[in-house]
Amino acid sequence: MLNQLDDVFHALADPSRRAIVERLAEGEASVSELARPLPMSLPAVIQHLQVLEASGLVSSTKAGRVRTCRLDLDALDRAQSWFQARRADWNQRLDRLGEYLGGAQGTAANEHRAASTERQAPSRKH
Amino acid sequence: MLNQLDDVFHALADPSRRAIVERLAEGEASVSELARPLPMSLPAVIQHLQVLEASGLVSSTKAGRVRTCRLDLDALDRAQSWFQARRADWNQRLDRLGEYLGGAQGTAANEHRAASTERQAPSRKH
DNA sequence: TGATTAGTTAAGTGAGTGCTTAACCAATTG
DNA sequence: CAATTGGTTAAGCACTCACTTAACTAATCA
Repeated sequence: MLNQLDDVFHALADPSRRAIVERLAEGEASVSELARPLPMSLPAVIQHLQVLEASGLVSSTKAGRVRTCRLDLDALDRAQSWFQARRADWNQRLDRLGEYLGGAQGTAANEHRAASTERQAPSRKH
Repeated sequence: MLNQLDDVFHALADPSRRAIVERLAEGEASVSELARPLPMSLPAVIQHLQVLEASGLVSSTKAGRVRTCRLDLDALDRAQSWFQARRADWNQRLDRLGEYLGGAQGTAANEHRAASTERQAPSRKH
C-alpha cells in the first residue's frame, strides 16, 4: 500500500493517460468513449486503463458489456499533497533564513515566500 | 518546450528522485551530499540528477570541483497546477450537476464539492 | 609533487514500457 | 438464430529505464 506515489506519478507521466484523467475529470465514461480520441488501438487503451486503475486514480464497474470508468479524486488529492508538502518545507526554510538574517517582515527571504502553504479541504466527508 | 509535464511526472515517479527533491526542498546540496543517503553508486545518482535537470525541477552550478544543486520551485508549482486544473473541472461539473438537479445550495452534488479551487500565488515576483 | 576528493563518461545488462496484431468471449440487436 | 458491439487476453517487438563497473578528469590538500 505504500508508495502508490510511484504508481500515481508513473501513471501521469504518459500523455495518453493524462488525457484519460482529464476526460474523466469531466465525468464518467465508457472504455470506448475514452478510446475514441486516442490515436491507438483499443487494447492499448485498456492497458493504459489498467495502469490507471492499479495506481488508484481510476476505478470502474462493468454493467452488461460496458465498463464505466470514473476518477478517484481522493487519489488525485493525495498526490497533490506531496507538492504541498515540498512547498511547506521550502517556506519553512525561507522563514528560518529570514529569521537568521535578523529581519521581521519584509526581509529578502520573506519576499520570495509564496502564499499557498495551506492544505486543501478533504474532498469527502464520509 | 511543451510537455515538460511528461518529464516532470516521469522524474517524480522514481522514489530516489523524489528523495532528492525532498532533500532539496530544505536547501541546496552538493552531488555527494545528495548521494550519501541513497543506496546506490555515485554514477547512478548523477543519472538521476540529469533526469531531474532535464525536467526543469532542479538546476545546478559548478564551483571548483563541487556542483551545487537547487530546486526550481516554479517548475514544481507548474506541475501542481495540473492537479488544480483537474479539480477545477471536477468542481465545475458538480456545479452544473447541482444546478441541473434544481437545487441552490445544499444539494447532494454540492455536498461533495471540495474547497481548494483557487490557484496558488505566483512564487516569484521577478 | 603526489594523493585524495568530487564528479563525470562510457558501456553493458536485465527488467519494464508502450505499442501492435490475432484470437476470443459475452451481451445486445435484427 | 446469426451478426454486431464492447471489451479482453495473449504474445511479440522495439525501445527505455535504473542500475552496474571501470576508466577518467580536474580541483584541492599534505
